[in-house]
Amino acid sequence: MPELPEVHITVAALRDAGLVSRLIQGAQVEWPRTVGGDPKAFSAAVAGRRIADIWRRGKYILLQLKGPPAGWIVVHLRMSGRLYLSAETPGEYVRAALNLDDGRFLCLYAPRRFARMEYRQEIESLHTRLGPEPLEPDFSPDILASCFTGTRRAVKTILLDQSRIAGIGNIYADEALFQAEIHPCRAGESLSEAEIAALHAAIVAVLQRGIQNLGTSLGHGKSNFSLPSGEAGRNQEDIRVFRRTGLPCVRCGTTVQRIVVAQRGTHYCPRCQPP
DNA sequence: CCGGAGGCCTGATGGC
DNA sequence: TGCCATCAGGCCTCCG
Repeated sequence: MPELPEVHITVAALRDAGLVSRLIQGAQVEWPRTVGGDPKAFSAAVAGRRIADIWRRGKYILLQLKGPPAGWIVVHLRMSGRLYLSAETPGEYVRAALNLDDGRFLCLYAPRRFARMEYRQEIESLHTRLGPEPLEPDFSPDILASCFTGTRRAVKTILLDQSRIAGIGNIYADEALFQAEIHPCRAGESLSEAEIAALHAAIVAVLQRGIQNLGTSLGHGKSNFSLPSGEAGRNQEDIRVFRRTGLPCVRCGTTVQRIVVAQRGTHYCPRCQPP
């Protein structure tokens, strides 16, 4: 399940592979919904455009097109998506692909068809819909505290709310709460200053570790995350609590519990993370 | 404001 | 072994 670290390293890998400054010659769309429902409109919008830059915002991958006019290709991997460059004709499960002027294809692989690759004339609305970036230098405990104001929702629910804070998904939410020793159902506004500080440090740490480890490959088979190169990440070896239901807590030995929060499987240690 | 359900999807999994 | 129901979950929309 690609979250901020997986998206981050996907962007870095594509940049290293020379995606920037390539000319898009056309688009192949296998599943219309992937590109917003209208393959012809998508192809027309991107054909002949040059890729000026690539980065990410939250879990979104942003391909800025050289203007004028301003234009962007916004990619979201959702559950099972991967984005990679390939010299070969797009194969099974590739829902959309851009053919580039160097003969390669930028392929959006998505067994479950959830992933999206859409053309936008602006991304301002995306920025306003998303909360702060947890790995930006200005992300402080105070900023995190402001994510929790004015709501009594569970802290895990807030961490998953992209409009409150961008980029965190189910795995890293559980890992951060475990590291900070905070129960996932604690009301966000009930957290003390010290707990906010601990959670802030934990969020930054688990995301940075995820990036250093080249992502978490905890999916199953075809849905498993891997780098654009096809290489698996190794952050799953550093996972402390996620999907360890019934196993001893790595910190205290207490049996890890699984509950459902915000309709997601949620894993925690009942002793290290008391209610 | 909030939470819950349903929808989108299909490979993996577990029960019988 | 094989079949089938269930699960997984990011994000959106609808509903109470």
